[in-house]
Amino acid sequence: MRYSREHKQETHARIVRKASVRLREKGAHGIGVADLMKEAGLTHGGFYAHFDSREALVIEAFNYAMDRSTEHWRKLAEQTPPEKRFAAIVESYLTTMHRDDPGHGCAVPTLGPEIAREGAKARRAFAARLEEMIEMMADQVPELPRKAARRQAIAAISTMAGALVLSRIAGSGEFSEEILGAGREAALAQPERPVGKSRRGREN
Amino acid sequence: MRYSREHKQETHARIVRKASVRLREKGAHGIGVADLMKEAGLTHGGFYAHFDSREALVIEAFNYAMDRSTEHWRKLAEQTPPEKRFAAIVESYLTTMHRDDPGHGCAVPTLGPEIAREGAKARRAFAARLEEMIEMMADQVPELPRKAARRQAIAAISTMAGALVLSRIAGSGEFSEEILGAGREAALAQPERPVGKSRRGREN
DNA sequence: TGTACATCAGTGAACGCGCGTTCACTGATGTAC
DNA sequence: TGTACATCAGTGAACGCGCGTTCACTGATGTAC
Repeated sequence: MRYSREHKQETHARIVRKASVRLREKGAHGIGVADLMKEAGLTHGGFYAHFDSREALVIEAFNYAMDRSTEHWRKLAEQTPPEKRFAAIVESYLTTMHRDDPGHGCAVPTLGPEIAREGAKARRAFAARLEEMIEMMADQVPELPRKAARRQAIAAISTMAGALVLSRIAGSGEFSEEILGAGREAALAQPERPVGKSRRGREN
Repeated sequence: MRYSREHKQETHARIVRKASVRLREKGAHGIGVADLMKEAGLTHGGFYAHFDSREALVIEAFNYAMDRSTEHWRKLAEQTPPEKRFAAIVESYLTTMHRDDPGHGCAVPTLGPEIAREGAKARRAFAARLEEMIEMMADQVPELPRKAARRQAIAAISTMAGALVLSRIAGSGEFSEEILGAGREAALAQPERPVGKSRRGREN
């Protein structure tokens, strides 16, 4: 082979890494193959030596971003006292910094809906990454039974992702801050009777 | 004028209405002008008699969908006893039916991120619709001070929209149901000390 | 070790299709008289 | 009331650009001998 054994994989990884940032910034349809390759310091012609199609790159880039987020949270948890880990993740997520830098942030609030429209096969891969993210988050609630911990993790991730989308729609003013604050509060609130019955239908 | 006074407005409204459904289904970039016009029983050539650009239609369609959601919730609230209204909205939102019919559902979990990438001017219009939706939801928590009611409304909408996105990524199996259930539970849980201090930083 | 050859990641021109947009035209209906 | 004219929502062909994809070629490096 012309280049050292790992050269191609490194290039491939670089394309995915750079594309992952730009796709989170511009959306799954917001940037073309030529520009994505330029990001990686290459020309568009070589693209198909690495990917079957543009869509295949989008899928890889999304998966990469999800892995990075989960990994980032895991590291954040490691350097935080156990009882504060869940809160640390929530609070690092619902910040103006994350809101204003979608390219390096969570892929769910930037690519989630577009990803949800993919075919069944790709969606199964996404669901697996999502599952990992949820498991990671549930690990930060060790005092609850697993099922309840998962429920809290899912609720928190839903609230976090949703609030980030809303705060981005709201822009950068007071309204946007109000959304981030309400999201933090809700994601951090834990059920008072964590092992109790479901509260569906409970009166307000 | 060739047609009766309201004819053009009716056609315009029909295009927006039909486009709103298809755009929620396929995404803001997922369907072309010609197909959108065909949905309304027209050919593509007439498009620019109604809209300055494709983007202008996307914006109108999103706003229309937001109005419809808010209106739908308001009606749902009207025919529900006051103390159950908030729960009725949450429970009608986080259903498999809503998950499986994005075209007639809330625009936030289908178009939210794409909308958040629009220019400042368009985003201000979206933020206004979002504000209306939040106000409507906050109206269903009359027993709380306004600020706390808004906080709860924002948290619920964030959780609802986020959980719907996640459940769509998860597909239609058990995992997806788990997400919907966790979302319902979290959106319905209200803070135990609603008038109390913020819980930011609270330990788990 | 040095030389000839093979490989293949990457280049850049080209293709072709789809899509947003434009435009000359149509024809049904409203208006003027 | 009837007739001629004006209007303009809607038609469909055409344009042109961008973008995903293909392909013949390059040239640096690995391998064989």
